[in-house]
Amino acid sequence: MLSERRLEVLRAIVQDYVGTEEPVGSKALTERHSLGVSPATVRNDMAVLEDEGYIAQPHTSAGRIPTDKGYRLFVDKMAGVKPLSSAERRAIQNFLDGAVDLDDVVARTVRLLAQLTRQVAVVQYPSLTRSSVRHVELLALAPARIMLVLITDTGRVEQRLIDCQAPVGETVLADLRARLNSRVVGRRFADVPPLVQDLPESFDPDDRPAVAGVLATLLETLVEQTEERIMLGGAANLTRFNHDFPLTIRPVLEALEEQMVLLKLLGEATDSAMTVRIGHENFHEGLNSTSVVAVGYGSGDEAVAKLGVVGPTRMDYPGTMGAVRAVARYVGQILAES
Amino acid sequence: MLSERRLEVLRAIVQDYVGTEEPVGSKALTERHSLGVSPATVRNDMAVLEDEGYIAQPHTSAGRIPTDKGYRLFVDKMAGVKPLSSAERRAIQNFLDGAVDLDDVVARTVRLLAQLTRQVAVVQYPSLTRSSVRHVELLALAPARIMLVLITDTGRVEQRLIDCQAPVGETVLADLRARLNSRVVGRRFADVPPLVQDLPESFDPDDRPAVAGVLATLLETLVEQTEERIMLGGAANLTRFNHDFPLTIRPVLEALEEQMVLLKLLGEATDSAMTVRIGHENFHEGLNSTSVVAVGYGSGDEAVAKLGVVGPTRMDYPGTMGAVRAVARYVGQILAES
DNA sequence: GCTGGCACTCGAAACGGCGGAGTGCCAGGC
DNA sequence: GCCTGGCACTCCGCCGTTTCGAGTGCCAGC
Repeated sequence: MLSERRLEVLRAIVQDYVGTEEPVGSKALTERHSLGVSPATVRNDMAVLEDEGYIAQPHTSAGRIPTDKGYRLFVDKMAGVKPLSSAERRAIQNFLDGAVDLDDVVARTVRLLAQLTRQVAVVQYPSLTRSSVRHVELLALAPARIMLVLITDTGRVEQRLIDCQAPVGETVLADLRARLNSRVVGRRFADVPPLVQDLPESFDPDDRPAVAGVLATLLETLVEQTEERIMLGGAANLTRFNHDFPLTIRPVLEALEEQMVLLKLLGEATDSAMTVRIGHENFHEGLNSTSVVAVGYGSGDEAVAKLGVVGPTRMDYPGTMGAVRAVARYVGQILAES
Repeated sequence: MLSERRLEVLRAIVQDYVGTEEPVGSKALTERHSLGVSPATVRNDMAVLEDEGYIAQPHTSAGRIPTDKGYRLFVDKMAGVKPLSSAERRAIQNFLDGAVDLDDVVARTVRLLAQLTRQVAVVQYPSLTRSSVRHVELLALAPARIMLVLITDTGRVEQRLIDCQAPVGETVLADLRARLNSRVVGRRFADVPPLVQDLPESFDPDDRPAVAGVLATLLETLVEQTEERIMLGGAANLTRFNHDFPLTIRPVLEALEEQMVLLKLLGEATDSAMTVRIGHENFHEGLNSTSVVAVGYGSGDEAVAKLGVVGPTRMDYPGTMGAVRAVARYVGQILAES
């Protein structure tokens, strides 16, 4: 177990390194923080911290920088979540309040997060799986062509075209629409399949293929959309990264372009606690020198999706965590209202 | 007017520079191209080309690189559009055929373009303004709450919530839905306003406020959506840029994050001819060392939106133009089918 | 267990010399 | 009149050397 002062030294190192982006030495440390001890003592502490793997030196006789393990300790034990100023909070609310639809909410959220944290922001669209059905609409575009529109309680709209072999009467369609809605409106998405299974049987045999087709498309939409969409913004902030540019930034940009990677980044954990993944804790190579701060958000008490930011491991964790948490809360509110 | 051979020299310089990314000298030129003259002659030609502003030297006694004006001449007079190989074309078709909805079409198109050209791809969503109405749907979510869903012939769906002061009967809603659709289905978006202006008058006075509200929202949706959406991909390809990295890439990334800039980039020209904007021809600072190749695409003979790529001025123009044109054509086909 | 002192290490920046690719110009040839 | 080979010159990029300074580890003393 590390002594109180050694933790303090680690904290100072993290803070200074985050600020200056340069390895920090013992002398500089004592000058900028009032630790009450001399550089020599700090050197001894540093030697211990290095032995334990919390800090490292880029090369012999240079200052120290925190390791992933060092950041982890800092985040777990020492870093609070820095609340935003009331001005910032007002700005968030104003900005999000102007949104006209779900797309707009997500787009604004991404820009907001990126601006606030000066990092790359990632926002997942509210998931269909965990949300519930607000309405199902069926439109006859042509005699044998139906459009299915699915509206969720998070304001998301999905549409699908269905080609039927035979024409479908308007009354049949209206009937199906009514029955379908009476069964599924208000239901969680995952609960829908068993509720509609027997629907075709109650229709005239001639119409059953069409009904079955509609149901199949509906269920398919479910499944397809568990593969969720994500919006990303603030890529220009990547240029704030290290100076050894191309090598650092390239793989990050590449990783960020892959939906799958992004989804995994936000984490599969369902709980709404904030997760911080630091450096190598990210499975994905190329994101080894980045950290991800993510949290769930939702209209009610349960998270329907996640959002977060991706930045260098050398980031201002308390500030970033504060911003992420605040934005998530406000987005949740907005969704609940609409 | 430049002699035939001098044009040939310019072409050779452009091609070599695009390939090697290094200033090209007279000796190297004669070795790699059979111009039939000696380096000394080429030097003379180069001096002339430089006087005319088509090429420049980064510093005295280095090779030459093309200027924006040089690229312009190259594109206008010498560069054909290089058709894709049949294998590439088959790949495009296969890839795009798998799309399930409009979002998916756009997303796939962006990835395809980025991969094909190894540059940043930009695809504009089919515009509401220039497309026509396929269906308008009105749903009563609550007694005094209506959802308006607008479906266009390009498969785009927009939805809006409308709060009415008083409850609206289901029959009234059905009536409005029917009349609205009979008037506007199949109409170009720009033609809609006059067609619905007198609708409220034919309803019971009690219902007129609600009807007016619906119409207002519909027309508003029109206007709002002339501010169009855009999708972007392949940002990682920016790392292929120059070696003097951060300075070059930073402003580009920033510019690409602004919807407005992107929209202007694609060009306001309505015609479907391909536009190539080179270096300083782009109004936007920060895009001064990039070129934009854009073209319209659409389901019919008229363009409903644009797509294109952004890359370094030093790009393979014939190849890029070929890829952009081919992708635009296939996307148009896909849209026409759905 | 903390401190001041000291010798040592090593990277970053500054310096200088060298080589080579490229140029401009000129005199001669087709 | 245009092309060509030759020549002197320029200047960037590379490389080895030197210097400088921040930082370290260790030790003896309080």
